[in-house]
Parts: sequence; structure tokens; C-alpha cells
Amino acid sequence: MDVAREAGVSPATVSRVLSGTKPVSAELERRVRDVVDTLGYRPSPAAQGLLRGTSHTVGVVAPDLGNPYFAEILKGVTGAAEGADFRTLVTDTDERPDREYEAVMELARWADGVILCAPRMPEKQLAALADRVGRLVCVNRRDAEHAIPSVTVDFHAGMGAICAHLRDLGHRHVAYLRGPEGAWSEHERRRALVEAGGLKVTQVTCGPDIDDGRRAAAEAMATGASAIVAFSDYVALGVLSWLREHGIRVPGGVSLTGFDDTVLAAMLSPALTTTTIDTQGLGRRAWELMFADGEETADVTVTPELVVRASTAPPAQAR
Amino acid sequence: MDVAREAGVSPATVSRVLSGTKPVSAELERRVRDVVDTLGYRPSPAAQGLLRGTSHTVGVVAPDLGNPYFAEILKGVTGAAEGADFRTLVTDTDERPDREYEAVMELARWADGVILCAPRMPEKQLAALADRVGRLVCVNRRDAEHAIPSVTVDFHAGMGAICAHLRDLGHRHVAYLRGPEGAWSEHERRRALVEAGGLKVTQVTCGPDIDDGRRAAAEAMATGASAIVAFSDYVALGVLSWLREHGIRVPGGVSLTGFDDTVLAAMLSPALTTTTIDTQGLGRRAWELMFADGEETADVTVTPELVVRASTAPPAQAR
DNA sequence: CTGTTAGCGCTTTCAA
DNA sequence: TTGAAAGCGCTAACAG
Repeated sequence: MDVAREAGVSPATVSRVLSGTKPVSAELERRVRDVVDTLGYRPSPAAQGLLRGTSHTVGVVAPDLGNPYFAEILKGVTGAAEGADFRTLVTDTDERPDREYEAVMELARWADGVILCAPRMPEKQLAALADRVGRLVCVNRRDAEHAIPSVTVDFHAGMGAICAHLRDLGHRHVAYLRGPEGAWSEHERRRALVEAGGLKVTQVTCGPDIDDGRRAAAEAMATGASAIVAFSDYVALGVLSWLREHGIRVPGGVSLTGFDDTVLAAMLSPALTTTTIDTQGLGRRAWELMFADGEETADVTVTPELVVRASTAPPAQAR
Repeated sequence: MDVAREAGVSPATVSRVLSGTKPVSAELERRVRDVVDTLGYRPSPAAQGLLRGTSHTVGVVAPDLGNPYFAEILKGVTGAAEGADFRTLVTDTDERPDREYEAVMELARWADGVILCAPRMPEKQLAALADRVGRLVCVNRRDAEHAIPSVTVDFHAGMGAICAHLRDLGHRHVAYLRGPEGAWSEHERRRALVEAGGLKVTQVTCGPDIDDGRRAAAEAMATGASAIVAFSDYVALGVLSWLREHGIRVPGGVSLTGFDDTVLAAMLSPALTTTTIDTQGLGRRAWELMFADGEETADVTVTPELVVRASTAPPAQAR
């Protein structure tokens, strides 16, 4: 250790000064600090980690950081992690579920824990991860056995509120733009739609991306529904763009709802009727759950609130 | 090493099997692989890093991951990094320039290199970082001494194109919503505006956020300008939202331009006239630059292209 | 081809 | 209060 030599002390003393765990005489402490400042020395986290068996690092795996929803979750995690002097390692799986398992395993080699946004990962893989990864927290999905702590949104309630809102407006037939097949969050939403009384729901295959929304919009309009219920704000953005290009007014020609309330929702024209979620809060809570010791709070559920804006109105024929 | 014992070989052999650097007999290789698979063993990157002096990790420091612009840059980096078997460490400085220096120093302890988006960091700090951090690449700013490799957008050219476009439409007076004070990118944009002939430019203090745009919109309208030139798409989004709330039509009442062409721009109503930048490409190029050996490509400049959409039109009085 | 040895940079015993 | 020594998990050099 350069610092030790320079200051004429043992490496152990330098370590003690820096960590402050054991008492060091004022004289030596001064000498060490001087040298540390001059050289700009900082201990290597790799070495510290090796010794302590902890890296002070948290991993985040997300399907698409270009989607503000996941970017915000990540931001929530980094914010909380920095507060605890943790670093954040991130992997973008580029909407490819087959990469998710490996991504987690890889991050788990480094990080003390992993926060996973993997809506479509097969249950089996998830269970395998639960065994292999010490601290694992899922965001937006719950595993079958509830073995993994999770932060989820009550998608069922949120979608229920959207359905009720549309029905109250007089809609009788809505087109639902489905999210990723096999996603827990998608399943929950759909369940609410199926249960919604007084509302005929035609399902349209879609996906999680803006472009998926654009592509699905035509099919949604062809169903003759008076309202389009999009899987997320991000998807709704694509729908809106397609509708505008085709001269279909919202909500005059068709009503449109989103889900998530990303920054976008309030800013669009028309402003989107959607459900509010504190997205950064999702990340923050996942962080908290990761290091919560007791089993008591192993699952956190956030209930979204309906925000009625300008993209929904009574159907044309009912006016 | 558990694996070694279990397989009845030396740790060195296990290492050789896993790294594939040195020849190992088929028999032993099989035994080792069996045990590795059974135990799910993976070597600790911390130990590997300690030994090799490299962590296979790249750091990214950004002011706000909630801003799609930076989220996309990050995505560009992670994508490229994963391709080279590197992990990505990220820090969000939450738009606080005073955190940037520390954030880089902190990441530099871990990472083999740091990609820095810090438009407002004082030159002195930047110079200090250049000395202390081995591999440092700046995105969207160039240091005074060109000592740091950088990936920049030709903001001057981009803003020049926007000015020319507005002038061609017949605008004579535009309001410019300034970005963060002291930012290199901001300076470059403003330079183009000042040089733009035939155009009176009134500058309005703003900032990098959606809400900054909302706040500045009123002042921009008060200038009597026939067009609002926003610092970025993100800011323009805020402006658009304010204008809509106040019943001012775009481009009927006022023209509006963005900058960056984030996913949003094309989707808004009206679709935003802006400049196109391959944002993910910025991140990817920063990554490439980080490990480029020669000095030849120490600076990469991306020239944005004007995209004329629906948010600009001739001024009302000229119609 | 394979095992033994040393040591990456640090912290934490254990002695002094 | 301080220093010497051991060792975290791994790999490269050196023997065999």
C-alpha cells in the first residue's frame, strides 16, 4: 500500500483511519490523512468486497430503459441506493424474455441483490432464480409460490376503475390492446376486463411498445368499439399517433385510456385518462424490500388511482 | 474452491476449464463441468477483477434518467457494453451539478471507464477528472483543452437549421427557451441563434425539465414572438401542455420546435418539428470511444437533421 | 497436461 | 495503540 509507506505506518493503520473502526493516535491519523488527500487514494471496492463478501451494489434488470416506465423505476432504485451508499448495476434485456434469466444470474455474481422487472419470465425460471439468488425482488409480478418479495401494482383494481369509468360514460363495447403475452400484470388487467359487467370487450393482440400500439390501432378501430383501452401509457402514445394520422379524433371519434401515468400522459393532446402510479416509488420500495429482514412486508401492493383527463368521453352515438 | 475438491482436481484446473486458456484433458474437463453445472458455480468477478486489475464494468453518470434523452443514451451504452461482456454501473445525479464530480470519482473506483453526461460541470472539475480517471468520455460537451474524448451533437448546426426553417416560413421574431445555464450544448445552440440573420431572438430563462418548459411558456408568449424554440423535446413537451391548457393552438397560434427527436416528438399532437439525433447511438459511440486506442477518433460529432413535422407553420399575420 | 505457489488490495485477527 | 500475518476467491507463473 503506497499510502502506508508514504506515511510511514502499516497498511492496517491506514485501513483503521479510513474506516474509523478502531482508535488511532491523533498524530498518525493526521499523517495518514495528509497522504491520502495528496495522493487522492481511495480503497478498491473489489478488494473490500472480496474480503467482506458484500459489494454494496444492487442490480436492476429491466426489459426496456427507453420506456419511461422502467427508466423511472430504475431512477427510484438508484436514488434509494445512493442514499445507502450502494451502487446500481443495470441490464436492459431489450424486451427479450430469453435473456432475463442469464441477466439476473450475471448481475447476481456482482450485486448483493437484484431487482427484477421481468413480466414474462416463465415461473420455472423465476423459481430457479429464487433459489440461486440471495436477495431477489420482483417488480410488477408475483411468483406463484409467493417465495419472492415483490412490489406490485394492483392492476386488477386499476383496470376495474377504468372499466367502470368507461361504462359510466355510456360505453358498451371497448377494444383492449393486450400487453405482452404471459405477463402477470397483463393477466391481472385482463381479469378485470373480463369481470367488468355491462361491457363487451374485444381483445386485440398488441405488445409493450409504442410501435406495437401503432400497429394494433387499426385492428382496434375495426372492432367497432367506442373506446380503446391500452395496456399502458406508452402503448397509448402509439395509438394516439396512429389515430391522429388517420384523422380520427380523440375522444370525439373514439375514447382512449392508458395505464401508468408516466410523465407523458398529462402532456399529450388530448391529455390521457389513465391510472396514476408512483413509478419511482416502485423502485424505491423494491430497494427497501430487498434489505427488509422480517417477512412481514414481503409483498407491497400499490393501488393505482384513476385520473380522468381529456381522452375519454361518452361514445359518439350516445351524444 | 468447492468445485475443485468436489471434482478431485486442483483449483487451477477448474480455472483453466472455465477460461479455456490452457489445454485440459477431456476426462478432467468433463468432471469439472459436471460439478460446475451441478453446483451452479460461477467465479466471483470481484476476485477476478482484483487479480486482473480490470472489472469489465463501465460507469455512466447522467443528470436525469427520467428524461428519455438520457435514458436512451444509457440504453445505448448498456447494449454495447453487454456485447463486450461488460456490465454497466449507473448514477443519476438528479440534475445537481454539484454531485457530478463525486459521482464520477465514485464510479471510477469500480469501473474501467466512465461515460459522463454533465453539461454544467465547471471546466476545472472536468480537468481534474481527466487527470484522475483513466478512461473518461464526455457526451454532449467538449472540454476546453480537448483532453477528454467526447461524443457531441453539432448543436450549432442543428439550431441553425431550425432557425433557417423558421425564417423560411416567414417568422421574424422567435422566443428561445434556454437550457441549463453554463451548459456547453446550451452555449452552442445559443450561438446559432445569435448568428441567425433576419431573426429577432428573445431569450427566456428555462431549464431542462418538462416543468421548466411549462413555467417558461407564459413568458415566451408574452414576448410576442410568433414561434417558440425549445431547448429540447422534453422541454417542448411542457410548453405544448401549457399552450393547450391556455387554448393556444400549435402551429395556428404559435409555432413550436424541439430538439433531439426523442420517441415522443413524432407522437405528440401536433407532431413536433425538431432535429433528429440517434440518441442510443450517442451512447454506443461513447462506449466505442472509451476503448479506442488511437487518438484519431478522440472526438465524434453527430450532425442532427431537421425533421419538419406539424408544429411549425407560417406566422399568423403572414397567412 | 496438471498441481503447487504466490499474490492481486484490502481488513481483521492476533501479538506486542 | 500499533504492526505482522493470514486470507477473501481467483488466476498466472512455475514446476513437474
